[in-house]
Amino acid sequence: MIDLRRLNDDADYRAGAIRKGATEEAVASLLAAESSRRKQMTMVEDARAAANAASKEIGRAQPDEREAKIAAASELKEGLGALEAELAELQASVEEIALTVPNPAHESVPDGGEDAFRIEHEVGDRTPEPALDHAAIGEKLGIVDTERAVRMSGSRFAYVLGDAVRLQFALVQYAMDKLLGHGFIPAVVPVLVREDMMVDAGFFPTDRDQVYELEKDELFLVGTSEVGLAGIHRGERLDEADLPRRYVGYSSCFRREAGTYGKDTSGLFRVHQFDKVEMFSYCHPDGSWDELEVLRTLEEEIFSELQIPYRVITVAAGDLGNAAAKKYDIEAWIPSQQAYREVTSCSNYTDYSARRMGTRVKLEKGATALHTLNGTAVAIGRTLLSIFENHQLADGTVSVPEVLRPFCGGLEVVGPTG
RNA sequence: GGAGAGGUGACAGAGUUCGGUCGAUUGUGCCUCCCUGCUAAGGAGGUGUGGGUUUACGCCCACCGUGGGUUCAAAUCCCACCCUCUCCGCCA
Repeated sequence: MIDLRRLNDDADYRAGAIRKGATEEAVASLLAAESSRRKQMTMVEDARAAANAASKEIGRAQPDEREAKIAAASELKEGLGALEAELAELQASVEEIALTVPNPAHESVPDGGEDAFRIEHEVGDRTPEPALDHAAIGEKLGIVDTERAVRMSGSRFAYVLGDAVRLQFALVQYAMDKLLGHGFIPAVVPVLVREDMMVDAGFFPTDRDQVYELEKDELFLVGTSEVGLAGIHRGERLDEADLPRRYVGYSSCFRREAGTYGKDTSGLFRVHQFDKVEMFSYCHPDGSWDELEVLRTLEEEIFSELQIPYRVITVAAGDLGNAAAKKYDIEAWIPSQQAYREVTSCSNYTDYSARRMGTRVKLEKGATALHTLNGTAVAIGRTLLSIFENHQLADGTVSVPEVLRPFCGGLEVVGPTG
């Protein structure tokens, strides 16, 4: 949730929200609502103070004075009730609008929409167009079976089989090892969470239609372990000395992919269920922009070491999610498409999610919302297919990147399944 | 899933019978000071969070698992939910 006080006081902050698509009117009406909420709150509190004082007197009063005093207190109480009802309304409307106002974009984020990203740099030589695309390789080697998965669960599901599974676990182990070396705490997180967590982590109400809901149990399947990692310190105050506190989460991720009919229909690129190794950092407010670079660098290292050509882009303001103030995407080169496609991303949420979660850092005087950042270490599906495409051999098998071999028993080539 | 017990400040642990001076006794821890070769022990004081308002001192509001309710007044009474523990059943 945005910082209402700052939204009122800081013109740059306001401008950043507008750049992300909040309208001037929405911001103005939010600020107006907040201002009347404050006024109403003062009135309610004064009225309550008077009522409290009257009640306390009853306790101290002689029995014969009580009745009169109770009558007086009752009267005060009535007036209070009306004021409180008004306050509740104002509060609800402030919250409703506030949740829809996005975290303002950082000044380094370019203006514009989906196509207005800024290319930071490209790494590696673009692999020429291969004989087979990743879906065809998967099918030919029997390591990705979407046909049978459709029978099981419908479109956009896949069985991962044989050497591809060995590669999957190698990727997980490789990424874990690397991140543990940087002080990340490994975590396997709940994938079913309550509605509150989705709101507080910054996904609801905006992305609600992308999320699977288990109505009977009032639980939601997370689209990323980020939710579980963001909620782990809910309501807590962390010591300054413990920051940054970094987690690496591993979980399955579930996405409805509503509104993507016809896009990326084959193979593993866009599926309803995939596994992901995710980085998450709790960070001192003064250090979050440096921390974002740390996450980006780690992501780049991973793709460099896997020897997959990629580029880094800064996502434009209008294409940022609600919570991100800045986001880098790493896009791997997909030779069958002769295009770069998103494989990981990392974002600085600044205090947007932490304020809602009530995760704060203790300072010398008081406490303040800390900053949270998240970044993909390895999205298994998309990384697997990037390997298939870029490391394809002439006979249709796939060479295993050197760095992964120690993690899959020395496997050098992904061959056909049984 | 069935039966029972319970959730109070950093921790331990009162208060809940009979609602009122309880934002909450006490102990430990922590901070400051005194005493003191050092340490320990001992003595004095202080020590929750969030919010509103104020130049400031301060004043006020809220919070005893969460959300409602009863009442002039709720940690205390009522309801729902969440969580923890014990026993039974089931299960990886």
